[in-house]
Amino acid sequence: MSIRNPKQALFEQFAAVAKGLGNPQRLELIEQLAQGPRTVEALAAKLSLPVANVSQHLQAMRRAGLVTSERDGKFVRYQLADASVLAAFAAIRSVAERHSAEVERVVRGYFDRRDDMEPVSREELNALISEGLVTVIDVRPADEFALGHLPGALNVPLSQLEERLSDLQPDREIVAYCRGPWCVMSFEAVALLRKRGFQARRVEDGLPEWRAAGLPVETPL
Amino acid sequence: MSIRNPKQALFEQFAAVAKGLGNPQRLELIEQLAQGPRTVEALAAKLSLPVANVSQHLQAMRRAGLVTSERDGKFVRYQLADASVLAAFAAIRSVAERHSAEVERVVRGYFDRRDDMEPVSREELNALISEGLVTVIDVRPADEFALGHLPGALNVPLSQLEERLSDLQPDREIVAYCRGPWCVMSFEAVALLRKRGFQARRVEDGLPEWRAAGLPVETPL
DNA sequence: AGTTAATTCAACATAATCATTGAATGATGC
DNA sequence: GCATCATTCAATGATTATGTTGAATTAACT
Repeated sequence: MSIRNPKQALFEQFAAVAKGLGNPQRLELIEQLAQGPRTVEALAAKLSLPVANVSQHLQAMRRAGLVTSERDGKFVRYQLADASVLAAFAAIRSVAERHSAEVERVVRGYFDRRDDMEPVSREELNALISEGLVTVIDVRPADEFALGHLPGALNVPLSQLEERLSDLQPDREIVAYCRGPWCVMSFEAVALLRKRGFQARRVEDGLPEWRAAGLPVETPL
Repeated sequence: MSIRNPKQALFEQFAAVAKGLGNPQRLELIEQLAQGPRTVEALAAKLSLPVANVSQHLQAMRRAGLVTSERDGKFVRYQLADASVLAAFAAIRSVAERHSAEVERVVRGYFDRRDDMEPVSREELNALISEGLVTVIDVRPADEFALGHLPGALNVPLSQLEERLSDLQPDREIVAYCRGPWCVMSFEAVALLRKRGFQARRVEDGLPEWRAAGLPVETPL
């Protein structure tokens, strides 16, 4: 171990946190954990990765101070260490958004008709919900919905949207949301709904941001 | 390059940004560049690093979208890509600070009750061991114990202490040690033992200091 | 106590990152 | 053109990250 001055030690700590974020799988884990605490097994299933691999990533993230774990019966439940982790993720995302032509290209694929895809802001949606003017659908899988969702939201996982169109009132505007600003499910949901003649928009970000902003969340149990 | 869906491509971009921040030297470069544009040479002088090394770091950061460069006469001047880079740096730092603050808080919590925790000095413990008056337990994990420990010490990793209390004689004083003066495991061990009615103290420091003082160490093999 | 299931560990192969060296490039000024 | 200097490139070796496999732990249940 080499001799380090305090400043170098400090920067090594910072770098360790950044390294913890420096892997696409780990970022996906963070996106999942932003929805709520998860077991290793559940995360491995979500990402379609070997359990041991996920376990190692989670331990690396725990060493970096990004997540915490606690035993719950025969499971170990991981969760984000605190809100600053999501803030760091958002900051990273922001840098990528501004400077990556690749990101731009991918996003533009969904935003082709950008004018039509103008998102609803959190504040605007909160007002619309209070006045009962819109149908809010949560297009995430049912397990994520069960752990918390927007007040009054209807869970229609993207995979089932097509079959469940009849559950939706055709004369009300529909607002769709999913995991976060880069979650593509809400883009696809809005695209599908419009193709079927619905008036639909997406929320500018997802449940984690909504929760972080202190807006009301329905959490069963 | 493997086939990626749009989501994976996005997360790889985000991860690339985080990787660009995942090195202490690069973070120091960002700190310097936060003051204003700098040439490669100036940065190399500031960090006392080879110019070629700094040049490579800067190029890596440019690929990640963290900095931009422009030629200025015979110099190349680098600068931060935009304010979002500093925001990301601050977010990373915030995670690290909360993480280490947590550690600091825990340690301080143990040291606050110092009076109750009067430690045994090395010399005193050496005498107690010679006279066979105490049970010495090593609360480090088994692998560390295997590489050397105090003479006659019993390895009871902190995580197993609760279940192995029956291994300990209730009428003998117990002395616990671990890695060093800042290792909290022996604090926790003593706290637990006292709660269960044992007379217990901790050693003022750990095995490395014991060994450095020239006192006897049992090393298997 | 033994069994089962979830998680972690250990060991390995592969790949990426890092610092160092010396040579190559590109712009400047004589 | 030619020399000079800042920067970049290329090659090397050392270190660290990554994913895979199967075994070892751990806690709950019988």
